[in-house]
Amino acid sequence: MKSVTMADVAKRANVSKSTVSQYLNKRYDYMGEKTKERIKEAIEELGYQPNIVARSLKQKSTKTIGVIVANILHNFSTEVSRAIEDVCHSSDFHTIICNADDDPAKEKKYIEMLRAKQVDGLIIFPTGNNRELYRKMLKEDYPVVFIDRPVPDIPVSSVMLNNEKASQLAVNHLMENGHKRIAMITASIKDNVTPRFERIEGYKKALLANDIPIREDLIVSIQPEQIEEALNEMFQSNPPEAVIAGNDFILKEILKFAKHHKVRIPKDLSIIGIDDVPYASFYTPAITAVAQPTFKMGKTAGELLLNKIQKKQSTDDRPDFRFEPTLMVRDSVKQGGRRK
Amino acid sequence: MKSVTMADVAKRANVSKSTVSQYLNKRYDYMGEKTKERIKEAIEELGYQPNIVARSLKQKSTKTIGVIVANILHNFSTEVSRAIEDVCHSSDFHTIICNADDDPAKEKKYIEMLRAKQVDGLIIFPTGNNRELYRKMLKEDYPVVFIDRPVPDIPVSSVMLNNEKASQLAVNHLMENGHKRIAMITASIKDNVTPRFERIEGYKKALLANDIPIREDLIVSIQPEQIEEALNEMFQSNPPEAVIAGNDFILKEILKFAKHHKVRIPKDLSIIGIDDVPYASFYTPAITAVAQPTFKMGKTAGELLLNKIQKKQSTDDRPDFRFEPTLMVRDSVKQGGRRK
DNA sequence: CTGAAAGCGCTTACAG
DNA sequence: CTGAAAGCGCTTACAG
Repeated sequence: MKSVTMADVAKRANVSKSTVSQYLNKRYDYMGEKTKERIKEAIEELGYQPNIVARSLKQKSTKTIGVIVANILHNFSTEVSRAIEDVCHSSDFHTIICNADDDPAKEKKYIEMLRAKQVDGLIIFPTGNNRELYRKMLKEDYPVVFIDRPVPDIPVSSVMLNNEKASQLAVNHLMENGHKRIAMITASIKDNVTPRFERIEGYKKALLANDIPIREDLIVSIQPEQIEEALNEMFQSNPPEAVIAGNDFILKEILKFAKHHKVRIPKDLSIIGIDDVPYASFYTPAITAVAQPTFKMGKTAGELLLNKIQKKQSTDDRPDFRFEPTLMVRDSVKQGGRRK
Repeated sequence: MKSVTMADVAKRANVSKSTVSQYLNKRYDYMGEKTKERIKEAIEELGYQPNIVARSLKQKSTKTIGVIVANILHNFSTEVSRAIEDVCHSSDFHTIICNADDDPAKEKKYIEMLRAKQVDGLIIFPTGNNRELYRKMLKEDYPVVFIDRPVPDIPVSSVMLNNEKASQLAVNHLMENGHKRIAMITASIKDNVTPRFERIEGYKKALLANDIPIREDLIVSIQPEQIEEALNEMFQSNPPEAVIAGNDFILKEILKFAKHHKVRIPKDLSIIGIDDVPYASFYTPAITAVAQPTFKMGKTAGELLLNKIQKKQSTDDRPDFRFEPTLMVRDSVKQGGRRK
């Protein structure tokens, strides 16, 4: 694997390395036409490709950003990452995506790895348990943007969904169709992941606004593996008319449960998912869902980060960026007027 | 963003840069205990992180590989990528994933970008239209492994599914349940993507082996957007009893079609998908599918590449690596004995 | 208009 | 057991 370097090109074109470098960086200002021509030919003949590693070392910029998603298996993460990539691509930045797998230790490892690789900035779906590290990056003025979740006391704004509104949309739609006994199921809140709290909060507020008392036995926050059991219990003691799935994993578990226990949707149980899933429209029944504007959110996060990188300002004057959810009405909610 | 360099550590610990470097690379052979101790402290006090870019430049290895998937939206790509990442991770290699979006021009761009970034090797889901580039890499002895598809005349083995077998499993299962009029739908074969041909070939062979004549009007190869129309036509003139979906996109379109036209599955139409999809088990009906051993395939590709990188041998003595598919029997095929 | 020289932050024989 | 020096492949003032 012999590699052609700038020196080889320079020799062949009978110029100095400096001139080749100028050429590559399109600083043609004072360059003679024939010189350009010679360099161009030499590059082609030798099949020369510049070594970005060397350039980065000197320029102290890799034109690369890192994205650390909390869990790549969430649909939301994939879509947001795509949007970030698009934005970066059009500014000639590359993107490296890493998956923290909901594990703060992995998150830390990736942050360190990416920084060692000298990426110019980081977009993080924070697991929430690396506050020291975040603070250190801030102190060093390193460009960071959070997404999906806030990190209290760290003055970096986060690009997020209006989570309370998401639950409200779901509750209201269910109530308009006559449901009152509405269960809310989210992933475990032991992990301290804010959107889950906010979604539960929104659910509670929406119920209260409709004069429905809150029943704690209809609120379940639990790991996906335990959902089947929890639902079983709930259905035996106190079956809900409708259920809101706090995210795509939860939705999947509820659908599995319904299938195994022959619970008919929406006849026996209405369902609304928060997060739209790829199969929602062609599932039977098609799944009513509250969608996040994933593309806009990713785009915003990318733009924020690129701004910070270019302006070298790491603190935000603006508070969090909140985006509005949209209700996608489909067929998993039993239709009906407002019942008694 | 002041950065701490090795020189700073050396000064603080009162040793030379060389010694710090030895320390970092764990070449402790002759290092005094107190020296080690001093360096360790200096590193901690300064919060020093080595600059991998500088190291890579000198070592001519970035300990990073690139993966270029044909289309990240295929479930297969995501799962294979995860497996590759796992393998690389345990050998201390990093992975950069890029999405060619089924576009040879993008594929080319990413290959060049990744090579400029000095990745140590590449795993490619080849679009098939960059043969010159592949050949060039081979000539330069650059480590490459193909996956999912072969590239004729390029002596690099590819990690692939036994595609003919996949179709055979599907056809046989359908026939055992009494179906004879079996349609085969794949994505367009204009793109020259070999697995599609092989799957069609396997389908034909399996029919012939069962003494069923091949009817060209039951074989459709077309872009996903046009599937609805093609199915419409097929169902009006000549409705099949069963259909095999050539990949996950096609399956999705068939399911949408069935939903829109109130075609009941499996009562009116049996379906088998090639490629297992995440929602297969909890879809209604659960989707019978032919699964690829994605994890094993990704692992193999990763290991092959790491071997090449370490041994610096780029040509393969072995021909292609073929993996066997598995039939996942679920509920989308109408049950029945072998009918007349 | 172009070149010589220094330097980015590391690693690695080699000398002592 | 440790240090001085060269070098990886670029870029960038600066000189001419």
